[in-house]
Amino acid sequence: MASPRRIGAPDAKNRTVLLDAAETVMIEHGYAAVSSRRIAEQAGLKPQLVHYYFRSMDELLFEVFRRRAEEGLEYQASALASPQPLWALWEFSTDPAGVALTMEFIALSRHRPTLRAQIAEYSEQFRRQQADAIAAVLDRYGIQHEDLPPVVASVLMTCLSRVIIMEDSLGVTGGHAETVSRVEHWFHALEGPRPARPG
Amino acid sequence: MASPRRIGAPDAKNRTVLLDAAETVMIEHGYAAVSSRRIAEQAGLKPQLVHYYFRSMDELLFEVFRRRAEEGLEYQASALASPQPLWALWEFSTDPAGVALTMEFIALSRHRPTLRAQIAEYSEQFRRQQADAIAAVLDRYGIQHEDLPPVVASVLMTCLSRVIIMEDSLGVTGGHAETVSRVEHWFHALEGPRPARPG
DNA sequence: GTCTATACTTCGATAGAC
DNA sequence: GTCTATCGAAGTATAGAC
Repeated sequence: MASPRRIGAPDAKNRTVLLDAAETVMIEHGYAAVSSRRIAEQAGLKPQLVHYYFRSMDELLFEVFRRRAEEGLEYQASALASPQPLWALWEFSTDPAGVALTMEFIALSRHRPTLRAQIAEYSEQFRRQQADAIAAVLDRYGIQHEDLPPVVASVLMTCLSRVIIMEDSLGVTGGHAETVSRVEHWFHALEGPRPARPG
Repeated sequence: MASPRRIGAPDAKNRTVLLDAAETVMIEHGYAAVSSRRIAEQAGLKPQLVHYYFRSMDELLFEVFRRRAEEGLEYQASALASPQPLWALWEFSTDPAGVALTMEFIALSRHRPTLRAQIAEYSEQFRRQQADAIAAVLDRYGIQHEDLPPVVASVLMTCLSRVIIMEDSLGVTGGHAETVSRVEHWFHALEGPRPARPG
């Protein structure tokens, strides 16, 4: 057999604690900082426990990704049902922690073949779902698909939010205000003022 | 003194060989793979030489960045002088190796305070130069800045090229063709057909 | 079922040999 | 001026104790 080693139960409490810790470390210090020792320190547990609950670091990283991915697809689906779907999608796309995590996984998967295929598949699914959602929204507002193909709108939103948020976190802001203001002006024209945040 | 250790001459041949090797490793395997041992292997030299020519790994990484940055500013300046400046800028922005390196440095600098300030400063300078170049080009084509502020055009080009190229390298392509075709159609309307590549 | 003691590998960095 | 022998810290992973 490939691995005679015993692995902890998937629903054990400490397993979840370790996944949460890994996510935190990844967001705050990047994928390269996600080591068994660092995760354990963040979680307040022993480093060896990481290897008890996960066969390898790749498996752990993939579990972190899978949790977030499922959550993302669900959230996006619910956005369409909201009264201001474009604002909801934009809010979701520009969440700094979410963008940071996404960028880390993209960077990571460029060099980890095992993760790449799975991350790529999810990304395609996410884009397809988003383009479908946007198509329905544009129909509602009477915008012709020839004027703005939904999938182009989806790509645009993704590109803008990811790069602008990443640059912001770096301290680079040139042109951001002007660009974001144009995007949000368009949302405003279609859906009215930005909804108040629930916090 | 902070470091009594002796450091090799800045113009030594092996120093350049090591910088080239670091760049290659970074593009092909990501910043996390840039270790003294990995660089030395790529360069065909001993690992300890990395520490002879560079005070620390941070210093080496910054040197890799600086070389590329200076080259980038020069190239971009020359693009404005070319007969088809928008195509030239787009060609430059969509170079896969260049995008990969840029994204690695952005990811890296999120967690390396020493590098961050310098990379941020360069990024702002690059954007400013690009916006100025685009402003001159739009003037030439009679496009009002109120219709398309140059800095917005710059941000748009940067966001689209970075994310689309990154996704391509991952194997994610949904919506890319439609989006790129719109951008390039616009270039075509202003500057005629894409110039043949010089290779 | 849960966790620890421990092996082995790779890392950055330095002191000192040529 | 250039390079090597070597150290201590940190990395993944496993076998076996509780």
